[in-house]
Amino acid sequence: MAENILLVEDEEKLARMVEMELRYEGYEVAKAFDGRSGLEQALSGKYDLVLLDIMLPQLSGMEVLRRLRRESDLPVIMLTARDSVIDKVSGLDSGADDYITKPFAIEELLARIRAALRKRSVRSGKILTAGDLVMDVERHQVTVKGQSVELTKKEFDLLHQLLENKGRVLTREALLDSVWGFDFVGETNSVDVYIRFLRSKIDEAFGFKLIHTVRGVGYVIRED
Amino acid sequence: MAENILLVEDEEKLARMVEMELRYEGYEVAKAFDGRSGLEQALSGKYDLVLLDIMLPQLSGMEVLRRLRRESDLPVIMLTARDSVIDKVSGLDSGADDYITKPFAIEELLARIRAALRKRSVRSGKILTAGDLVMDVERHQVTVKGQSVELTKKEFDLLHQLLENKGRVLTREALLDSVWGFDFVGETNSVDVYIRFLRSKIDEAFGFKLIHTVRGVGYVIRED
DNA sequence: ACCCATTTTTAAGAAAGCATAAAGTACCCT
DNA sequence: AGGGTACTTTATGCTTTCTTAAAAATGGGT
Repeated sequence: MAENILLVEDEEKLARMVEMELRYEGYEVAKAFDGRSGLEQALSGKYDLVLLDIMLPQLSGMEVLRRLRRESDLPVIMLTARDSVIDKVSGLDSGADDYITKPFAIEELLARIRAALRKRSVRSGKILTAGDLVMDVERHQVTVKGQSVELTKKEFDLLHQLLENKGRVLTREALLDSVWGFDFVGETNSVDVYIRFLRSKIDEAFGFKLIHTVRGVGYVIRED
Repeated sequence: MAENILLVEDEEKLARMVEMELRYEGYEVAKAFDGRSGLEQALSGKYDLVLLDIMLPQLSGMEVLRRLRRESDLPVIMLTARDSVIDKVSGLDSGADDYITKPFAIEELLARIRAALRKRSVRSGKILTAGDLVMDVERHQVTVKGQSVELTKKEFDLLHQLLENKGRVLTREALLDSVWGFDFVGETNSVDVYIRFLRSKIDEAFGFKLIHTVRGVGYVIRED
């Protein structure tokens, strides 16, 4: 589930360069070369973040931002020319999440993208539940019947994944992908072992059964 | 409670003119005619905003800004000569809130002053607490059980960030972004070290535990 | 009921993450 | 210039977490 980035930039050479770097980092990238189509695509709901040049044909970046902000709070990072300082100020005022002046080091751009995406993911601080179990994602806290349960990072991530897919059976492979990362090599029974850890801290400790094994398929959380 | 504005400007004629206009608008105004005394007054804590000329005897405006920013987040609007674009850029980069080029219309200056003061009043005027700890953001002061705790700027900013997100776990990267800035390069454990400083000044000195480590994730302030 | 594939459990070594002290650097003040 | 303060980096030991592997248990098909 790579993040989708929309790049709105009319200088094709720069756009191609940035696109390449972003893809290399594992992002999905779409491009628009003018303000009008950029706005249109940004509103499509397909993207997680927009990189928006200020100087654009058809509709200026500022204008795109202003219109976008009427309907969406999609994260936007403005790309501004070196000496157009005024843009910086008014851009942030009209709702950009960040700005970066051209020419920029790609590393800095990447850092800002990460920060903007992180900010968004915090925004949607959600609570997941299953029976008596409550997970507060941003607080990184899990309670059962009001009582706090201490989980390590892997345990937490695994439980998180299962809760996000409550009722759906997840294969070991799918869990490895999402919790351990796709670049995991070789045979391992880590998932099984961590399921065991979770069961002993949750199911056994509180005397019910949330985590079910589906033989030959995988694991699932069911609240019954 | 009129806002106090410090005007640092060596052209006396201009200074007198601006002072008159500001007073007419209901602001309290103090003046300084060189960088050194300007910096000194700015640091006194009496002012809500500084108008800072770039060209100053003794200590340039840029230098004043730089030193001021080491200890304070007081809003600063730079006054720059017509075409000194370089100054504009590096001024904002080094932490000015806005700039205006001379000669300027007084109405524009007033608008920017209002904007800067508004921005500040949104960001602060706030008291943050966690257990027995109280942070007065504006006064840049922290007390525990009524007893004042001396913190350096970085320590303060880090604690501030943690308090603003009390209960939410913040990653090292997020803290680096918000406290140290994006342009931080390379590997560093500065966050860890500053957490240690805070712990020794707060948790250890007063015998409780506010700052918690969430292994594999980051740090969080929890008051329980 | 028995067997085999699958899953669970256990345990121990490896690795990662963290805390801390101390050295190093930059910068200002006098 | 020298001392002081704030900040950053480096190094080290320790603790927790993760991984692996192998033994024990379980379940379902025949």
